[in-house]
Amino acid sequence: MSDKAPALHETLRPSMGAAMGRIHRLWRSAINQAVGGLGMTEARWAVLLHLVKVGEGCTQQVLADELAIEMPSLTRTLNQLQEQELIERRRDPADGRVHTLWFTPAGRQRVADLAVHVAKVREQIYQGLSSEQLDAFAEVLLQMETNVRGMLNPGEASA
Amino acid sequence: MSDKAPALHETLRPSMGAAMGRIHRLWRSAINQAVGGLGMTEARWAVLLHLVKVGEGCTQQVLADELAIEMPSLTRTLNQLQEQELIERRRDPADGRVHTLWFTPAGRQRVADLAVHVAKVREQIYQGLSSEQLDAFAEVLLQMETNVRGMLNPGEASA
DNA sequence: GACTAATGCTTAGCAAGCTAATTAATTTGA
DNA sequence: TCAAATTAATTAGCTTGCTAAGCATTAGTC
Repeated sequence: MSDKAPALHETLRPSMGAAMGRIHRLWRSAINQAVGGLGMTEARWAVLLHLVKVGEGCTQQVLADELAIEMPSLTRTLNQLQEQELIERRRDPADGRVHTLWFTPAGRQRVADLAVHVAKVREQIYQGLSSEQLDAFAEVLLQMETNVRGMLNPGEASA
Repeated sequence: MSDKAPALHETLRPSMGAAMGRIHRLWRSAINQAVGGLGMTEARWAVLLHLVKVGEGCTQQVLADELAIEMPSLTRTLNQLQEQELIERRRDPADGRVHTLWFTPAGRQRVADLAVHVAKVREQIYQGLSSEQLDAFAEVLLQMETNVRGMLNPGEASA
């Protein structure tokens, strides 16, 4: 080994994609464990939290894009959330094709409860990591996402 | 906001877990596209490549742990790979419960083919990122994985 | 005004993760 | 030595990602 880092990136680099998948799976398990009592699964709380982010009244297409999942995946999860009376779909009077998405009062409350649990898990996952490290990490994530999206859609310059 | 970076990690930090999931999904799509002609899916090539990593003759339990998936998920994928005659299971004569895992000659060839495609995708995903960035990124990944595994198995100090 | 796209969403069915329960082999211990 | 506990692997069934195909509404073109 050299005197500096023993080529960590050489060791791990081949499998960073797999590592992200692994961490994502483990992270999901951790959150599912934390929010288990609330009738929630990752798909559901992810939708609720992202709906906060993009804002009520958005279309399903916009939300799906934000989540980077396909419409059919979202449709099913929305059905479940609607069944639980946490969200509702309203037809857009201006365009009969689109559904806009809204929280019910219960849904808004649920989001508040979730946020606490999710934040706790987040704190634990970030333990031992500095702001600079997380910042650099986020930057690499962004670059990777851009790269891989470019790979999949060679046509679109900057989607 | 401030004159330096507009708090990238503050913007992205809340959703890094989700970002990793997204990148993992996109990365998987890219590789699936690249190896599409080989009768492969992510689950299958991931198993093959990790079997190289841990070494032939290992048990299913060891491989599942390395992949961070559960045994039933692995069982199914191994069945498919065995059907394709890329791997074989051998009973351990010393312990009738365990199966050890081995490549067939065709399997070994397939791994070589795959490695080329996977490496190409990897190069593209790493575009525009320096060695230092990737190194730091890998370090954070390792720390996160340790943190989240610790969260799930509070008993085991250093699994 | 009507015919043809294009768009937003849904339905249907596959892939691969998970947990819970089962089977078979080994280990433990009375 | 034989019954109970443990372990490796499997089976069954759920969740949620995906693609392909379908339906309804809007937009474009003649």
